[in-house]
Amino acid sequence: MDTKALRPRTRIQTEKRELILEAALEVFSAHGFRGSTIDQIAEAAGMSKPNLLYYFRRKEEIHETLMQRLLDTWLAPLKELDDIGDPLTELRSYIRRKLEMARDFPRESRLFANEILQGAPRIKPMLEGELKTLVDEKAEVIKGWMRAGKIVKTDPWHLIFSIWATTQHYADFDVQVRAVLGPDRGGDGRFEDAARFLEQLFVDGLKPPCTTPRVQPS
Amino acid sequence: MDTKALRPRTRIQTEKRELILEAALEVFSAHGFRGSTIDQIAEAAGMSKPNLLYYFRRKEEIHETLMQRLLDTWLAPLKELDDIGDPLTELRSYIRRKLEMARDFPRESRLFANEILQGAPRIKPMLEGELKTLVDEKAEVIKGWMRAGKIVKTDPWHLIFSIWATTQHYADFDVQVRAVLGPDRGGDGRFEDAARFLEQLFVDGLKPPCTTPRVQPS
DNA sequence: CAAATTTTTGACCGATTGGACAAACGTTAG
DNA sequence: CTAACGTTTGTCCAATCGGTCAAAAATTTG
Repeated sequence: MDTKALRPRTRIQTEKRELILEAALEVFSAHGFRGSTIDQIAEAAGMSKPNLLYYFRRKEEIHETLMQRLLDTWLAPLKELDDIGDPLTELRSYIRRKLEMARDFPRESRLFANEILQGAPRIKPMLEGELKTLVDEKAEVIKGWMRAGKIVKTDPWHLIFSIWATTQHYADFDVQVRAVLGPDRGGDGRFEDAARFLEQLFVDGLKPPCTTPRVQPS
Repeated sequence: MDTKALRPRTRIQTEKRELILEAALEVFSAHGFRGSTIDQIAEAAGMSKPNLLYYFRRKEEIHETLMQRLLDTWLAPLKELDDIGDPLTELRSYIRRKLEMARDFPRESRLFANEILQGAPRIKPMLEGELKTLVDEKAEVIKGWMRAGKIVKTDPWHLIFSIWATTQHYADFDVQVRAVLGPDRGGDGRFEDAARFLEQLFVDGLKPPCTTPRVQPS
């Protein structure tokens, strides 16, 4: 009748589960699901494999739990994108929030990227449901801005994709970015450079400022 | 004295190696290196595991070969970025070439993404050497355009990153793109939409055309 | 054709994997 | 203190992994 599932969580259970999830995030994000072993996660969490399996019965259960939590955090910035306030300011701060997440939660970004790269076998329904709904909704907001002439007319879906791509790139392709830019000389100058660039890209584009070409030569 | 390595390739060897590499690309790009098994690759190539291991002695040898070939193809578009011709046209066609590659060689893109995501354990030297040199060189070209006032002044490295990120996104995050945009209604309208958007993004930015804000109110 | 060589296969191996289990150990409430 | 419950561990298992090997089969060469 009353199964284990119905019983409330113990203090130790809550703590240890959290410990395991933290360790699993570290391992999964670095090696992918199949590339990670329970032993690795257990060691990172400072416990034995059977002990870990006492808290999560299957490897997939850890991954699932991690994934569910991730999606909320991950979509939060987009949810905040609001109709009130200046559109360009709103987009600018959305880009900045996403970039901050790439800086502060690179493991989460990579965990997500790993899942998508392999065809999202475990979260495809969520993408087609929850995610699509949210994006469609926000695309409508952006369309409104375009109709009002507040920003240039373009495809809002691809705009969102390009914001995702450019910001998450700094987390997912971190190794490549570091390799190309060379050793970074302290501080988060790297981050500020990226922020400045992306702001300019999305707001100004590459075309030279209107001044020069506007002045007709004689 | 004369080892196997010195002997020239047989006809069958050439053919079968090609067959294996094609199968391995399929499997590796879908499941990553550790997520793929020799058995899977062998089956995809239509041969037995020991037979496959007759042509490639180790799993890593297949991956290495694949990776070496990939890098040439992958960097070709950037190498073509040339100092001659109009800068904006040059950048536009670079973006288009990269987008075409994401469409025509998505497996290659994912294979590369997988490798980078996991910290590029097998190609880090190549990133810090060959790739960095090439990017630095092209960044200098772009800087020249900026100094000449042909395009707006910005960080050329981050510009290149953002082109990589946005274009490869359509291959690497294909599942997500499809999920959000819904079932695509035939043709490569999807591709053309992305191409149009990226061109607009990189060339025009989001700011509304200069007309309106230029007119100082009162 | 026959010998030499290349290709293919089935059987096998040790290592690693995810996971089961019962026994030992801790903790806590009555 | 003790009984009940929660936690931890060592041992074990079957499946799968990358890879070997010798022998059979196919092919090439003279």
